[in-house]
Amino acid sequence: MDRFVSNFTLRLDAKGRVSIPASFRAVLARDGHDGLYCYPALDQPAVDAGGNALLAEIEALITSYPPYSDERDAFTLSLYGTSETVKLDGEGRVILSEALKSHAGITEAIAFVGLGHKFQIWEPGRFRAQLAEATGTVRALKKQLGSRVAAHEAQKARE
Amino acid sequence: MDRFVSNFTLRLDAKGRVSIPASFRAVLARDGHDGLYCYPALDQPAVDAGGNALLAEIEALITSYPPYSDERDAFTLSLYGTSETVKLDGEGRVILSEALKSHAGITEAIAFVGLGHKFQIWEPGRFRAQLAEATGTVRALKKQLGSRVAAHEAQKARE
DNA sequence: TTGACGACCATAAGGTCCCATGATATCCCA
DNA sequence: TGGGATATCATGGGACCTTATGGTCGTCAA
Repeated sequence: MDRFVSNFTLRLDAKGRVSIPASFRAVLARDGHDGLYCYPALDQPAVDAGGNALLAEIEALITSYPPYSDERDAFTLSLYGTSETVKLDGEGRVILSEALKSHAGITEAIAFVGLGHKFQIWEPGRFRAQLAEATGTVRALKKQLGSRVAAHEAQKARE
Repeated sequence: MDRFVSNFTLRLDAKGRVSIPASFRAVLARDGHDGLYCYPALDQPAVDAGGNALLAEIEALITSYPPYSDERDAFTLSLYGTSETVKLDGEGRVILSEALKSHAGITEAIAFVGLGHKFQIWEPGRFRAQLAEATGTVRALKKQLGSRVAAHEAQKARE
């Protein structure tokens, strides 16, 4: 498996540690990144996390703007400036910085959510809400899709 | 890790010393530069700092202009002329010159901000403001990017 | 002498490593 | 196919090391 999928909810222990789900660790190991690269998500109360694949994406985004441009500086500051590389301990646990936890509103448990090339870290309650909302959106889109296809079929039948 | 990421806020002690964050020191050590190369940022109230990677960038920028050109002279003067190489003490601390501190408005604490190949030194309050602004810019740019891609996809679908 | 500066030592907090445990999942073999 | 052996996983706790930060002492120069 080379993608982050599924979601897991795990608790923080007394020292503020959380285990990264084993299946996520396997993906990280495969992409050859020890430690976890993470940063606060831009427009969600969550933390984006991943390995080299995510780093490469960020770097591509930044270098798509000309060197020394204001846009590039803004990206560099807000992405590199707020990123962290968190070390895993021998058991595959991490300690998130206060900055990351407070951005996501995390206190005692974490929902890990696989998103393919990266995963997100949510406060479990907020994640459920976000998921419900996303599910609604997807349902609506699927309906649209269905009618569009139906129309297309009808069109073809007419020919 | 081979690049500067994340941000740390550390205090100056009574003698004006600050610890360079350990993870930054590790990057400097890796790029084989003892001492810290720094100069006032051109268009921000901050100090740019780094090792050989930063030096190389500066040199590339300067040599991109023809020798004896006004532009080259200007860059040479304002970059090399204001640069300093600060040395680290046994505990990884530095003492910044008055010139650098006053350019950044630093009095009692410093925000170290990783920007990949270099890092910046800010007065913590100013850094927070700058980060908020940059994050706003990035959000807007990312939205543009999203709609641009969407438009592109729609265009392709129409074909 | 005095004041600035550099080398060295001290310390508390927090991070890291290592080992232990219960629970669950997986495997293997009858 | 069933059921026990084994491996894996999440979680807990203690020992130790690193880090940031403070201070002391000597040295060199003004």
